[in-house]
Amino acid sequence: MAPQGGLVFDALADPSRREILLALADGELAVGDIAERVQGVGRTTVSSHLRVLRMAGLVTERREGRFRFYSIDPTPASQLVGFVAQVYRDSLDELRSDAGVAPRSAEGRSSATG
Amino acid sequence: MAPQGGLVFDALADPSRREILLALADGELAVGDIAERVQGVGRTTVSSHLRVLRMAGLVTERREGRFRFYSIDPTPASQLVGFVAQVYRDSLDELRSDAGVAPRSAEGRSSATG
DNA sequence: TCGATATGTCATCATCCCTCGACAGATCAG
DNA sequence: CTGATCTGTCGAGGGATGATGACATATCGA
Repeated sequence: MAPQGGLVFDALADPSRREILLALADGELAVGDIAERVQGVGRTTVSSHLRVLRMAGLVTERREGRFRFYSIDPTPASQLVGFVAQVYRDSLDELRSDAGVAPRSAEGRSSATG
Repeated sequence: MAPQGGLVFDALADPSRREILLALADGELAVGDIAERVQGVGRTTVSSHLRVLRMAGLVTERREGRFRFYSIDPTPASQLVGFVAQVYRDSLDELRSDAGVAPRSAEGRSSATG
């Protein structure tokens, strides 16, 4: 089993990590700022979560002095969208009305998890 | 509103459950047929996974005699798409080219984690 | 140089969960 | 009714994982 495949889904399984991703959606943040926004966990826990997100390719790191700024990496998004498209390809009409997206052409792309 | 936020992401974290969802994308299946397609786990494990998927609202159940046919429920898909849209709203161009979808309008509000 | 700041890593502990066998309930065939 | 089939649930066991404090590394300021 390809170890790379499930890393993204494993990373998204934790609510703190999803909270980190939503915080980074507003732009890059230093680790300290992230730890302040994520409630209920300490700084080292946030650091561990950032490691998981980095392993999954969901975030990228930029070093500047003592700080490390994290930001969203759009690369694995296609894996998520691809999986949703594969599972829900027969229900795209309802997806459109709920999420505000429309199919570009009649045929659908595949290749998501392997 | 969605009663539980993280159930969908937790359900997607397990590779066997993702395999089940992909099998159901072809149409409804009985539990026995699902257990035959999912490699590496026994029947009771598949039954447990189906319970998790049912709790998360990802699948629906239809009873017919001794059989129970499971099929994809498109309802929680909007939660997945909504989360992806929130996290990657600044990278939608790359998403379009990778997944074959296009935004319908400029704005799109949704709640992902609750 | 020395201290403060910012962050990662490690060991530990508690908890969660995946997996399985055994059993139970329901339904069909004879 | 009797047996076979289909599926869910329960309890146990083993491995994975999240949270934390102590420590290490690197950088900035005086």
